[in-house]
Amino acid sequence: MSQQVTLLLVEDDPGVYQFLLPALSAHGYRVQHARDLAQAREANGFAMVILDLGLPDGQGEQFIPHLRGFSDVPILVLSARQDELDKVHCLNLGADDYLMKPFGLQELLARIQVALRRTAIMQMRDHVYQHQSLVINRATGMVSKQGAILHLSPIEHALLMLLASKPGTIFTHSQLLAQVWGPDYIDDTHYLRIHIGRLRAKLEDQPSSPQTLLTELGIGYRLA
Amino acid sequence: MSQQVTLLLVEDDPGVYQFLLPALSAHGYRVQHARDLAQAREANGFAMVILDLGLPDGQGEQFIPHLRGFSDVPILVLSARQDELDKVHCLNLGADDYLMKPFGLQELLARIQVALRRTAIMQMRDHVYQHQSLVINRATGMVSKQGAILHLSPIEHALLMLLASKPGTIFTHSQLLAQVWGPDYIDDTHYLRIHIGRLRAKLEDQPSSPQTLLTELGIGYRLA
DNA sequence: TAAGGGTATATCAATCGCATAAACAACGAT
DNA sequence: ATCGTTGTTTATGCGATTGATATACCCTTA
Repeated sequence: MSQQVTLLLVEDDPGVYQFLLPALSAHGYRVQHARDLAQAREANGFAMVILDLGLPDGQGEQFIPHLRGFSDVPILVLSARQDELDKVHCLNLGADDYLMKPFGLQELLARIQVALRRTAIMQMRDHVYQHQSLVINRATGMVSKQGAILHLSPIEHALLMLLASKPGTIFTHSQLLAQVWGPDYIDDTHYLRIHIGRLRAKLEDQPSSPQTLLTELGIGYRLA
Repeated sequence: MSQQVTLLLVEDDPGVYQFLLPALSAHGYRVQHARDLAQAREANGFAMVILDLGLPDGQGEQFIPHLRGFSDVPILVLSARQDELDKVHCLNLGADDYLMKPFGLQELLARIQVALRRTAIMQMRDHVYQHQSLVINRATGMVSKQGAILHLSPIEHALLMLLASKPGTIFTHSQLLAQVWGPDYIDDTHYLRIHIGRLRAKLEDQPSSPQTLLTELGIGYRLA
């Protein structure tokens, strides 16, 4: 495992965290430890959460919607409760997994891997767009065609990154103008036309009949 | 109803699938059913897999790396085996979840939701309208028929998106005219007729007897 | 069955939106 | 300081879209 991943462990029971903290560290994770919801709410910078439901200052499940309000990081719930309704409740609130005590360390580690793997897959998917010989890497901001790196102007770059953020989705003229130029430019459609034209000159094989950067007449533009 | 999500259920035990097939259908999923690995390998077009480990023609877990060779769809494993090593093995092979028999239907449904939520398919669900071979994706603004993308004019596009925002609901003439053309046009019903006609020419198989874009005589129009 | 309100389709000209070119100013890099 | 790049403005040709007119259609009711 290359770089360290930080987990947030929300757990008040010393019997559990005195066992988990060294075990997780030994398997290459950095761990932030919160003993109650107040501490948990102040934490940040973690890649996923391991949440015990039985906390001193309130029901641990309150933390799930709170976190979901601003974050999509995976949440793995630990609980001694056997009731199916508890599981369903937590999962519906936005948790990603629910593990009943007593659990095996190997299973916990495997389920942590699953959650991290899923988000890694999602991020890979979201960050690279490919169509024909054109490759757009939104993570690095690199655009290449037939292996050769294309140099784009700032506006061309901003336009293309925006379009590549949701390939296939139609962006209206006003959306593009507001995002790239600013809210005051939403009526200057001709700017858009010119810069779309310049983009096409760089990344289309035949700029006169675009295959990748497509016009939606009267509406806007989209990537194939 | 919006677009159905298709699940692949790999299960040979009649006692299980005779219970699961109707239950999953009742909760809005389309289900492909494979009784063994050979059938499972031939399936396609599913959004996630529910995989029973005890199959007649081999260990079910063989299917996990096979599928992972070309697909990232979520895999939820069902098994009667209680051994932690089995769980860890499957999860490390690429499964996303592991549910032990006997399990509750509500928990299974919740865990299916979690998996679909993670792959963002759930988000598409409410934004996609499907009827026969016509698919309207309101998130991307794309309209396709039998897989081929339809090109719509701005007015056609606005009309259809409005109708698709509440499929089944009747939109009155004045509502449609006010939304698409503007408040000053609420009496120009003939505009509506012309553009509804043009829409039908593009998206109905037999425009003379519409199956999707329906007339409510004297009131307005609606999607089937 | 005939009348009438409401609806569908065809055709066509005017208009609108798009792509492109050219010209120019502003800016940064060498 | 000069060159090259980038952002903006203006003008023009072209094709798609639209709205108007005219005609044909269908369902309901008397």
